[in-house]
Amino acid sequence: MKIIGLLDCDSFFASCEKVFRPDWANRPVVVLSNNDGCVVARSPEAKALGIAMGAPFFQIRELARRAGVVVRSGNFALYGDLSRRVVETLGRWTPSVDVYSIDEAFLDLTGRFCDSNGRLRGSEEAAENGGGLGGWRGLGDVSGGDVGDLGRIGKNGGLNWREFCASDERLSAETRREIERTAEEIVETVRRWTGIPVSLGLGPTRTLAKAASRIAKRDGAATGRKFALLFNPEERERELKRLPVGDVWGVGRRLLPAFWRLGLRTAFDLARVDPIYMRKNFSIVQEKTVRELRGERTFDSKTRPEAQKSLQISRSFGTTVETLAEMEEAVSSFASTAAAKMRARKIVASGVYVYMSTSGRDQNAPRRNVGLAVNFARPTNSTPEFLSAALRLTRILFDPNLAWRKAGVVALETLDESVASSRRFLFEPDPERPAERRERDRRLCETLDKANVAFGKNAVFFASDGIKPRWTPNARFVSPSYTTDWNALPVVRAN
DNA sequence: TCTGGGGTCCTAGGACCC
DNA sequence: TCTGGGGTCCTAGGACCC
Repeated sequence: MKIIGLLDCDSFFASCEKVFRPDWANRPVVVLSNNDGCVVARSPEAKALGIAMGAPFFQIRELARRAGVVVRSGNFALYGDLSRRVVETLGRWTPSVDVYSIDEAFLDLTGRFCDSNGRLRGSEEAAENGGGLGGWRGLGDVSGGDVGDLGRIGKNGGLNWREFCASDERLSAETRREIERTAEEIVETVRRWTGIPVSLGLGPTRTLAKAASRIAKRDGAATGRKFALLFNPEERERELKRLPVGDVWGVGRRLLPAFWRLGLRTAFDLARVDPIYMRKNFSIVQEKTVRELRGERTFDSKTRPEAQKSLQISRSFGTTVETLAEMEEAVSSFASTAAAKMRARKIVASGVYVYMSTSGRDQNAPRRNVGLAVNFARPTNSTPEFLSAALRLTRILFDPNLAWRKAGVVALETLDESVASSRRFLFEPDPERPAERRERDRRLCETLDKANVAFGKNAVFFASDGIKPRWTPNARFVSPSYTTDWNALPVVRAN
């Protein structure tokens, strides 16, 4: 059995905003998406006011004002840096940290609890302790009674406990206590070192670790215990019965109604469904979810992370864009950003896709959503080449009779620079970009990147990006970039 | 006139995640 | 007046091949 942890930062963006403002410690704080559009993070105090995730800002503005809510525009440079600090801290407990998103990471802690043979210390096989059914007495209910005939979904009919519980292995009481001590230490250390409050869920699979972290968040506020374990069968049954099926990782808003129609209300109900039935009636993804809930690992950490396949930069405009010149500036700056990001990640793109759209919510104005792609003669991450292709597409797509609200640039079929250069011979020579021109472009980009590191973001840029664009997204409540901008360093004054 | 079985590749659309 | 942005994976169906 593996010991998998999922560490999840509490109300991450809102917590980041509080780190450098201790005076906001107990105040409601919300963070807005780009363009100050809607709420993407809420501190616990803001949640208590009933402010919903994703709520449009203009709808809650009045409530926020009355209740004294601190409103912030998204400051993603700050959040990215604090996220990095959290992940770095986690390295103290295991080298196996798999960053899942800006505010979540999976940890494989198995090694800390193994003996020299690589087996969990003090673990017991159920078969060796008298059948091991003692802790699983509740299973008498499974094939009927309180949960109806769920166990018969799928041709295999009712489940026996062995099928439900993929592993007979149990943690010894001693190992369990050790895991709890470690969990507490991780949560406490991350909070002290980074200022970010976190919750930690632990279980034998990623899906169970995720479920455990939901439970830790749900109960943490009341109990003060910021971690939860889902290992032994009896605690899995008890806790999964208390977890709504919609809270399971992989069950979204479209799947939920279908699951309800099947009578699946809780994570426990889902765990009891025949996996083959799930594959036939849904897909392999849902089959895996069921297996994971049973303790069988199907979502594995990748030893070598897959290469990223695409990269996109898009923004909603702070105002409508109605002239080609402005649209060119917007697309140009997105393309510049995308190319610079690719260079930073050492990837190249095989093509570029440009799209633009109107509001889509205005009943009276025409709705339009257009996009177009083009392939490069050979994969590239050079800004001049990216720019000229993106601008060509923009001129084809743009319609001056519409009020555009959003645009984006996507780098298509990205691959590692090293992979691309090893496949060089596969590509035709590009008559428009002979070798000497490509070399000149490469040196230009290198210089550009160096200057922008040394003198700050956008210290040097292409004129086509525009100098003072009208369309820049709204960001009216932005906090200082305390940790990524020398000019924004917090100052401590002694009296 | 009859019309199998197996495979690949591509795309659009749908679902999920945070 | 005002409603993010950035990703991944899977499936079905069509075109095409032998």
